[in-house]
Amino acid sequence: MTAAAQGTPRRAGRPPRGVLSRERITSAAVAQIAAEGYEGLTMSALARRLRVAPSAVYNHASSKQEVLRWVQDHVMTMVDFSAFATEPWDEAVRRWAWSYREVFARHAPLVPVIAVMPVTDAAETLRMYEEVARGFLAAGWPEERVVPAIVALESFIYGSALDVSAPSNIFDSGALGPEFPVFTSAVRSAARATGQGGASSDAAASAGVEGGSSGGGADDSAEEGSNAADVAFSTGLEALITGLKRQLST
Amino acid sequence: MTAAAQGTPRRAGRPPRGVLSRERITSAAVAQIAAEGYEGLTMSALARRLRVAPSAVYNHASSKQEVLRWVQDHVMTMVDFSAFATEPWDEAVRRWAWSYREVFARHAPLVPVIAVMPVTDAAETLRMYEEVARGFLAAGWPEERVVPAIVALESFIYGSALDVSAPSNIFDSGALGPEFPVFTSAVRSAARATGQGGASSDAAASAGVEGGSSGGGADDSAEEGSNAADVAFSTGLEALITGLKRQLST
DNA sequence: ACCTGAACACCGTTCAAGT
DNA sequence: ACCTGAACACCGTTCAAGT
Repeated sequence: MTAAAQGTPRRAGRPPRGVLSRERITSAAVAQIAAEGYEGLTMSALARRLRVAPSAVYNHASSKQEVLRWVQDHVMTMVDFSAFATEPWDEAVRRWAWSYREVFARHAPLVPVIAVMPVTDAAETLRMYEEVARGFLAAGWPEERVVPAIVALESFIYGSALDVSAPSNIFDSGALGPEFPVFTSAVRSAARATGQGGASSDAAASAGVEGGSSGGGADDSAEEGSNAADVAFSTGLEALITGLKRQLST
Repeated sequence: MTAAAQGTPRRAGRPPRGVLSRERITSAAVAQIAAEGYEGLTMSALARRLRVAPSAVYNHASSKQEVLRWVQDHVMTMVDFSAFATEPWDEAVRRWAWSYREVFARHAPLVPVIAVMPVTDAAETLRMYEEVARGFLAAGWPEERVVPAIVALESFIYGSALDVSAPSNIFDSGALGPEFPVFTSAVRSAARATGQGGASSDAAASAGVEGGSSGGGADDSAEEGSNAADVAFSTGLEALITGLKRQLST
């Protein structure tokens, strides 16, 4: 109902010029997700946005799963891997990983899709891998260890992207708390350190974390302090960078 | 249709003894998943297995999502965390992580469920966290850093569990290969090192990995050699263990 | 080749009626 | 309180008919 009021609906039969394509379907899907989220991405809603009958989409995509694969490859273009061309290996990995997690935290439903998606025909995804692999080799990585290291980092990133959407009270043990005193106390202690729900709410700066999203290349909007997911991500990412670097030298 | 042929179907109205409960629903769901996988777990199939109308389940669970949360907590009992009571920290983490990944690789559809699931009322999950947290503290971890470290490890484990179900040709760049020569060559090199699709298929032992699933406490059935997912998991896990240990001493 | 429109075979969930 | 049976409001997908 925006511009270009739809006029008369199209009759059946082959249109003079094809109205659908992988590109148009993908961008309509991305727009639909931006507007109504992943639960709003139905084949009907997608077709409506394309001003087409739902069945028309199936002339181009074999299934909704395929549409999701196209979306996934498109979303990959939003991951910033430019640091591999300019920064030393550890800083490049750091910026890439923060950006990668940021993007897929906003597209968490794609994470299970990625895991099963072959990279064939995913040009944007391959473009990223090519540059990342180049960065690893330039840093002195033996060729046969590059892919396992990238996959390990990605696994951590995907798991962390899911973790971002966790509710902040995820570790609230509720009535069972007294049965598990050690863990309950550790949760409280961590929350205090990140400035969540402690006695004073201004203790954020004292968290024992080295950087938070400081290195991130993402244009993140104002977040007052580091949250639990950021602290965990930083902890794991710095450990991975340290540990991988040490594997290199042995 | 096994034992206890169903006899006459139950009439409407409150039965003399309640036929459903969280426990019975959970174990029926687990049985249904074992029999027909997660795509076979529908509310209808679950009700059929319980010899009950689908709507009856809603007297006990508020949604299918809640049933999945119950399943998730039950599945947690299959994760072996016993090493924290007997082994040094790094070996305990290693065994726990391999077991954890093994279990959730077979329950990959639960991974996105976990991420959003509050631990409240998840007694088995809390039981595990209690013991793991105890192990970290005993190894000298400052209390406020225990939870972030556990979450970081779990994120890696969940991402890796998803990776296990990836098809082995996931990195086959197909027709686009020549456009991305560095990555394509790295993929081939890694495959050769793990004995997949290389010139000779018996080079598995030469992979530069320290242990594979050797430390795993899981009763894994015979797998001839290490596969790509195992190599990546080992790479990341050993890096995390090394890196976390180093964070401790600084 | 590629669209429309109608239909199919499911889903999860709700709710009145029954005991 | 807790079951049955019927209905509801969706899904993704298929397919004949049209040009």
